[in-house]
Amino acid sequence: MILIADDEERDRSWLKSLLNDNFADNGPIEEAHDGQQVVDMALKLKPPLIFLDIKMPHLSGIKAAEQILAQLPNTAIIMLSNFSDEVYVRQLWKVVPPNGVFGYVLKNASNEQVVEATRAVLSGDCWIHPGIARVIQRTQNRATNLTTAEYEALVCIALGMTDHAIAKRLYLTEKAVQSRLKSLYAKLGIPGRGESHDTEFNQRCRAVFLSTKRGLINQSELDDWEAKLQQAQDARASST
Amino acid sequence: MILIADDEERDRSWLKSLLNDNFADNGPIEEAHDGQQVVDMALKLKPPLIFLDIKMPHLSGIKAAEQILAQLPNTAIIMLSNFSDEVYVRQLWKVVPPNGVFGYVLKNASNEQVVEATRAVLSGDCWIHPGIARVIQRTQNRATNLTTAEYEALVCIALGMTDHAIAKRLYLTEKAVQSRLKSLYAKLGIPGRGESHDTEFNQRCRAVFLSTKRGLINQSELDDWEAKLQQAQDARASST
DNA sequence: AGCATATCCGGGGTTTACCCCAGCCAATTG
DNA sequence: CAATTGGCTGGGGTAAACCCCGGATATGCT
Repeated sequence: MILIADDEERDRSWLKSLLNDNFADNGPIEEAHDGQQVVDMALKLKPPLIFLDIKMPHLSGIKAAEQILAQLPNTAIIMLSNFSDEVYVRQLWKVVPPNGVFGYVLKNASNEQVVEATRAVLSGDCWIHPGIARVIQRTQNRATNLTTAEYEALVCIALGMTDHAIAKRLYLTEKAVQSRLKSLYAKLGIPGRGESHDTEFNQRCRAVFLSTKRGLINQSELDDWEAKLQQAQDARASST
Repeated sequence: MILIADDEERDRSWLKSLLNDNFADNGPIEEAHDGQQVVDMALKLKPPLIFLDIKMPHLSGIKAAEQILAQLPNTAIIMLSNFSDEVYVRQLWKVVPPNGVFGYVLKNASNEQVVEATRAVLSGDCWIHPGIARVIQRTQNRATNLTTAEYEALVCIALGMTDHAIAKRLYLTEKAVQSRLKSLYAKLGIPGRGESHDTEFNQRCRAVFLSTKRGLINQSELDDWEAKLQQAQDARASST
């Protein structure tokens, strides 16, 4: 049995027919259309292989994978993503058990690539989309990989917070925030004020731009963070 | 005859079979897979209806539409887009002739919606995706609609440029730039420093965040702008 | 003509973001 | 055990980003 989860009807039927054509002997194909549903179905049906779309209502593919793997660590997971966002590769890395089997394919992959990935995962190998390999390389690179401290700061400035607001939120000094930002800028390769006169940048905005471009952050992730921020503020307001 | 243009093979075949099932009497369906090709084919074949994906290599769907409509203003165009980005609606508005016929459908539309849109456009009506109507409302709203001046400034800060760099690039004073930014912030509803103490924002980054959220700008548009910027700098460097 | 709007420009101010430098502490690593 | 690295703290500075104000120009609408 193979379980597939995607909120888009079109992608679901595309994948289903593709799997039916190539993996008919792996039993029936079950469908879920959001993150919560796929978790429920997975725990009940215990399928050996699950396709998960990253962007789904209620529960993202990553979080769904986390919950499923917590109960059934031997489940093979193939993630489907629209973009080569570094955030997701980052998050997936934490969720998948060290020797777990998983695949990561972009939605613009060819049918052949999806079949190839499925075949690989079913026989116990990992398959990662060509475009992503580069990203993973960077994820493991010491010099450019962001620490969680830097990542937190990055998200905050992307949301438009001031140093002062960030400090208050993360329980830090403004100096500490600036320290984080400084190393962030360095890792992103943004020139400072002193060096190079023709490339004048507002490092703050430039950092947001480059990070978005590289897929370190993206809008839907930021929306999540902003929602959390809002909740925290509401809680603080109601307690006073 | 119907001409469809999309760089993704999957979307192309999906649309083709959908049209074949529902509009068989409209003649054969021709396919193009990038912006330049669809312009060439359109000028040669003069199809009454063209489907255009917005995101295509070489030439965006909008620009392709512009070139086609310049020669064949009576062509009906249906745009296909992944997002409800305001930028695109904005640009499409300028390109389509006042009484031209066009449709705008998002790629997550149901098959029924696409059929409906096609039917409408073929009979001379415009069809706009439900989610977009709201965006168009805003595009025409005086109070929140950005002027081109403000939009230019917005793009520049999103790219991470300083006031000084923007001024140099747009041949303005720094004061003029700040003036543009000030009205931009006002239209985006970003509070200034004086008012409201618990909402402390770096207006610059906040503007970028909100604009991206609302679809006023997006990454691929910014990448285009940055490429232009780079060209201008190269030209300046080689002339000195 | 009168009015509104958008845009640009100027002076003169405050606050914030970034800069350099140095030191401390904790955890990791050879 | 050193040695290194990542992170926080501090002092003291410069320049960029934002603030309020008034004034000039052009454009379009009634």
